[in-house]
Amino acid sequence: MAATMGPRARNGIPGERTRQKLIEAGVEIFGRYNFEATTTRMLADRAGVNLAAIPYHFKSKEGLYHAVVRHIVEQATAAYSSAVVEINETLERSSCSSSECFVMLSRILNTMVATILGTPEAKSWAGIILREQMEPTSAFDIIYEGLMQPVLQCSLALVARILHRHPDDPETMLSVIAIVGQVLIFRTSREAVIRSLQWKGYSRREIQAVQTLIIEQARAILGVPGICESGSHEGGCRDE
Amino acid sequence: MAATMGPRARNGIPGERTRQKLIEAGVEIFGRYNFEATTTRMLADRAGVNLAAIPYHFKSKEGLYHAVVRHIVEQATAAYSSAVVEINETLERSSCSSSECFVMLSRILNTMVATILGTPEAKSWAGIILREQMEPTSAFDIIYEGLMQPVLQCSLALVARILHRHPDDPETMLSVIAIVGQVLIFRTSREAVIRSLQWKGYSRREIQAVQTLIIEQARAILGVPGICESGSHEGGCRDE
DNA sequence: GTCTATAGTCGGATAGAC
DNA sequence: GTCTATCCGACTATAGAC
Repeated sequence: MAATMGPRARNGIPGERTRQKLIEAGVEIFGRYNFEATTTRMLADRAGVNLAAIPYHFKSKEGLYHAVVRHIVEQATAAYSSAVVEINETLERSSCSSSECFVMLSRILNTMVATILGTPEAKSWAGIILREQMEPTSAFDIIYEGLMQPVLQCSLALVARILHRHPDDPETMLSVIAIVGQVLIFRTSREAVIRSLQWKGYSRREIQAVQTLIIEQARAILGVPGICESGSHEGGCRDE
Repeated sequence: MAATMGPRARNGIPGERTRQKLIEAGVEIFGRYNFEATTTRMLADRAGVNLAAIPYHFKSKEGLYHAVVRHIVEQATAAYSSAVVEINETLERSSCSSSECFVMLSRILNTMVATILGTPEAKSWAGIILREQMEPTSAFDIIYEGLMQPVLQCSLALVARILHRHPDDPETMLSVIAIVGQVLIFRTSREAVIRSLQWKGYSRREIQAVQTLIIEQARAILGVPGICESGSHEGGCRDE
C-alpha cells in the first residue's frame, strides 16, 4: 500500500492531514455520485482543501478514487475480520456439529446486517461497490479479494459442514450466495424496501427485525432444527 | 404517455423511427454508463442519428432518459404481467391451499430468474434501476409503481396464504423481500457471483441451476412439504 | 425533419508564485 | 505543501440552412 501512497506516507506531516480529508470526502462524494459525475471541485470543496491538492497527492482524480476504494475495503473488513479469523481457526482445529456451525454462520450474518444497514458510511460503501459490480474496473479486484472473498469462503466452509456437502460442490456456493442475497437486498434495494414496508429508514428496531428474519430463514434453508419444539426430525427433509 | 411523447406519436412517420432508435440506444448507454457519464454524442452515434435529434424529439438529455425508463418498465412488465394478472384473479375467485399458492409463487420466481438473468437487455435494465435505488430521482416512481409494486403485492398475497399470516403483517412482507433478494443478488452482484462460482456468464444451464435453488430454498423458508419423502410433518417447524 | 456550425459552460490538469 | 490563474478539451443545447 505504501508504494502507492504519494509523496509522503508517515503521520504528523502536514500533507497527511490533507490526504485524509480528501479520502473522507471521496468516500462521501464518490459514494453518492459516480466517478464521472463527481468533479474534482466537489471533492476539494467538501474536504476544505485546494483543488490542486488532488493531482498533487493522488496524481489524478482516478488516483484518489483508488485510494478511496482501498480505504473502504479496510474499514468494512475491520467490522467482521475478527469473526472470520476466529471461525477459520475453529474450523481447522476441531470438527464442529451442524448446530455449532450454524451459530458461527449466524454471527457472520448478524454482523453483515449490522454493518450493511447500521454503519453510517455503509450507504457510500454500497454506492461504490455496486457501481463496481455493474461495470467493474481494476478497483473491483481490491473489493473482491479484500472484502468478499474472505466472507464467502468462510460462509462456504460453514454451510458445507452444516449440509454435509463438499465445499467444492457448486450447489453449496449457490446456497451461500442466495443466503447472502437475503441480506444484501436491504441495501441494494433500500428505496423499494422502505416504501413497501413503510419504514422511515434503518434504525435499531428495523435492523433487529431484519437480523431475526435472516437467521430464521437461513435456519429453514439449511434444515437446522433450532426453536422447533417437536424434536423428532433432525437433519430436516433436504435432499441426499 | 402520449402527452410526453414529443411532436408526433403515431407510427410510420419518419421522425418516429429516429425516436425509437434513440430510445434503444438510451437503454444500452444509460444502462452501461450513468446519466452524467452518458453523453449526447454517445447516444446519437449509437442510434445512428444526428446530435440535434435529441433536443428536438425529447427536449433534453433528461427527457430522453425519462422516455427510456418508461420503455424499460413496459418491457420488463410484459415478461410477467400475465402471471400476475392470472394469479390475482385466482386468489380473488377461490381460496387456494398452501401448496397451490406455492406453485403460483414458484411461477413468479421462475419468471423473475429467467427475466433478470436471461433477457439480453436485463443488464441494462438493472443498471438503470440500481442507480435509481441508490439515488432516486422522479424516474424511480415510474419503476416502483409500474414494475415492483405489482410483483411484490402479488407475492405478498401468496406468501400470506402459504404461511397463514395476514398480508398486513410486516413480517410477511419482510419474508417476501428476503426471498426476492435471493434472486436479485445474481444480478446486482453478478461479477462476484461469476467469480466465486467460476462461471462464464448466465446461459441456460446456469439459469436452470439458479431456478432450482431458488424454488428449493423458498420451499424450505415457507415450510411447504414438497419432495420430502418422510411425509410425517406437514407445516414444517415454523413458529405459530 | 434533419443537418452543420457554434455559442456558452464546465470539466481535469498544470504552471508557477508564495 | 499550498495557492491562484489558466489552458485546453468536451459537454449540452441552440440557431439557422437545407
